[in-house]
Amino acid sequence: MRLFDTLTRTERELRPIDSATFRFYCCGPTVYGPAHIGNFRTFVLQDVLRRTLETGGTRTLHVRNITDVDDKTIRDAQKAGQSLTEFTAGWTAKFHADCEKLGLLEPHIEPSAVAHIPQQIAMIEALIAKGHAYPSDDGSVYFKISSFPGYGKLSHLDKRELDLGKTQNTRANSDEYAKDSVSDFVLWKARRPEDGANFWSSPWGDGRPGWHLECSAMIQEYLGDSFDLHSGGVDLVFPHHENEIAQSTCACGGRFAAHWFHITHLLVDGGKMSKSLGNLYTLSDLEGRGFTPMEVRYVLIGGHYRKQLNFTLDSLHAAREALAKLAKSARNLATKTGSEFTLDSAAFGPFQTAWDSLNHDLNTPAALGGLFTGLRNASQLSGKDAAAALAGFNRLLRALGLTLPEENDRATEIPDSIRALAESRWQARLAKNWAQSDQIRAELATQGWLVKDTRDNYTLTPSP
RNA sequence: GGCGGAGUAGCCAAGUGGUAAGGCAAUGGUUUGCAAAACCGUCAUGCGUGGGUUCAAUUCCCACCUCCGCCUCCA
Repeated sequence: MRLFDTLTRTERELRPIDSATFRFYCCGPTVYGPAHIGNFRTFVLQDVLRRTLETGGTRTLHVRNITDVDDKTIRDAQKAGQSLTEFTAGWTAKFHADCEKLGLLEPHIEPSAVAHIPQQIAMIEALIAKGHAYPSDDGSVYFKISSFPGYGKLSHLDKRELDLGKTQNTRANSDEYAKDSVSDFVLWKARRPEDGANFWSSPWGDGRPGWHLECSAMIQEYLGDSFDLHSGGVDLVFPHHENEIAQSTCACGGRFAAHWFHITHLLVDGGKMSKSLGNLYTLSDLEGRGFTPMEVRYVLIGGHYRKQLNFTLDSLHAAREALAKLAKSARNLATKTGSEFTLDSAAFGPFQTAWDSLNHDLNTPAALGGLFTGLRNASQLSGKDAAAALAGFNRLLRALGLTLPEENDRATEIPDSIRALAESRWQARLAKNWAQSDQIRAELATQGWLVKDTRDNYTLTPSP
């Protein structure tokens, strides 16, 4: 498949460099609270990338870390009166539960930063030995940007700009005095009183690793010096990924990531999500409003990953209808396959266009469109052709990670009072007492239930 | 200020140098006691504004307007 690469700013073919396995790394969540749907846009798109590769027959090795030590985790663990381990374990579990609901494949390896402190210390030692890093008087260690000419290549910031941009910001931060240059970033942070019990010993004294270094060390551990792809949200391009490149290439000497895949941020109601605006949604928030995780996933893949996607609650309603329509069309197609289930795994039939879209810079919205047009075209088919089309449809669904709602998915317990009301309405209707029948239907509607008549029965569903 | 992205129907959103996918909503018909559901239709002479190149531009070029993101630990 072809995918845009942030570093070269071109679309390039994705191929495993070393072996038959496509090895890639995704920057995972910092576990200090529930992930929001913006976070999940990134993880869902990474999941679709992996699924598309696998559907195309490529084996993958997917590494995604858990950031379980940084300023925020330490601060909030203490606020919660928990140990760091206890605190981050809780949010990690929540993250995993959300991932499963959203249909995300588990990474093959999910390393945590805290579990790789020795590797991080070793990498700092290597950097110091090679003259790329220096300890400061307070026991912190910094990366020396001037020792790495390639710095700024990924984010296309030149060095002069980097320095200028910083000068204003650093004055306010008294911790910065120990740096040689304002651009230098921290590899090891010396222990501070507010860190409490959260510190590790190192050759430079007690402290903890810098955030950027965590990823570099875990990548080195599981993917080595050179691997196929590195991914994260756009906000990580600078400084996080820029710093990773600097650390890793200087310490390890490899080429690091062959390809950079960045997912653009999700907007909510046309702007940035923020708690103060009240538009920061977690998966649980949306479930609380009656939406399913699959509906959320559908919305998240409804825009191209390189464009900002505007998330609204209305889009979730649209997703619900769209998924129901897909499910119904698929069921109709299934009834036409007859007994000939010759599942041709190589062909996509009417869904070839959708598959091509996915392989052309992961165009998920075009692929979703292709799902509908494909189904429309497939509705003319029967027997073997229908079976082949259905197989193609299902492969595409797998690549997108979508599961369609079952017919009775939304059926919920109907309270006795509602059931009794509906029954009395049915009786009124049989007696052709339309006025009373309509009145009861309105009453049911105000109580949140929708009644639908069929030839000789009726159904009750919760109103959307 | 620097870097980057975007402006396509009521909303969301693809796409292309040759005349605009798809979804939601809306709406017409069939059906229904009336609805709902279902099925069959309709729904941008137009792609921010003004120029230019071209046989032809929404798609390329220039200018302008507007919006959004990033600029040290936020996916």
